Amino acid sequence: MENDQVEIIAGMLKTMSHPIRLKILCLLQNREMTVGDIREEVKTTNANVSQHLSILRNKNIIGFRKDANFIYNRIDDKRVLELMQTMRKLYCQHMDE
Amino acid sequence: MENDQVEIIAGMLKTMSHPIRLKILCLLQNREMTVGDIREEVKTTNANVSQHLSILRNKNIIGFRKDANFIYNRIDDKRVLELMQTMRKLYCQHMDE
DNA sequence: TAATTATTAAATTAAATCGTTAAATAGACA
DNA sequence: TGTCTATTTAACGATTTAATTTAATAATTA
Repeated sequence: MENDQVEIIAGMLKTMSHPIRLKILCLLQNREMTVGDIREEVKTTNANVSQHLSILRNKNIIGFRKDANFIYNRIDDKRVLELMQTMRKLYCQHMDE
Repeated sequence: MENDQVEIIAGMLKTMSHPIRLKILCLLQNREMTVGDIREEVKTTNANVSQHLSILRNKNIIGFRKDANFIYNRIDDKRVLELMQTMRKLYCQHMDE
């Protein structure tokens, strides 16, 4: 792993390492969700969710589509999806099935 | 992934997400190294390396053995090792082999 | 014992991050 | 048009994090 790659990966880990952002990524694993949907699960304000979503967007981890007033968010980065699967396998084995 | 697990995993990611700490984990993947050995690779001060090592120790990610003046550090957490392998596969494919 | 080397700990300062609040934008629909 | 609803943005203070410097500890060797 070269120095440039260390920097890139560290940045990605930092983005994922906030509990609210990690939870958002968990929620988006299987479905699209709006800001309001996420706010209900995460128990915080719309503004806070929106800020975290924009951080995830700036890193190209998630994308969105717009429909009327609503913005439906989804995970775009397949590597992040695979990483989350690995983490679930390593840290949540006993919860699966 | 439950809320408690989200917190635990986010904490682990946060610990790994500093470039110096991630680089240290890379270096320790295959061998033991002293603070001085690491300092030469990472290009910073001994004190800085020592601080980052103690953060990694407090999370039980790395362990050490003492021999004379030297402290040999190694990775203890197998899950972290597997996570690093996955990250290398996803983000450094073209560099392998 | 004194001098040297490796490591850790503590204190300081600077920078980054977070959540809250309030204001701003954008689209739906009456 | 005006008024909802959903979302975003900006500004603020509080907390956290990081690197540097300096002092302290521990083992080695002369």
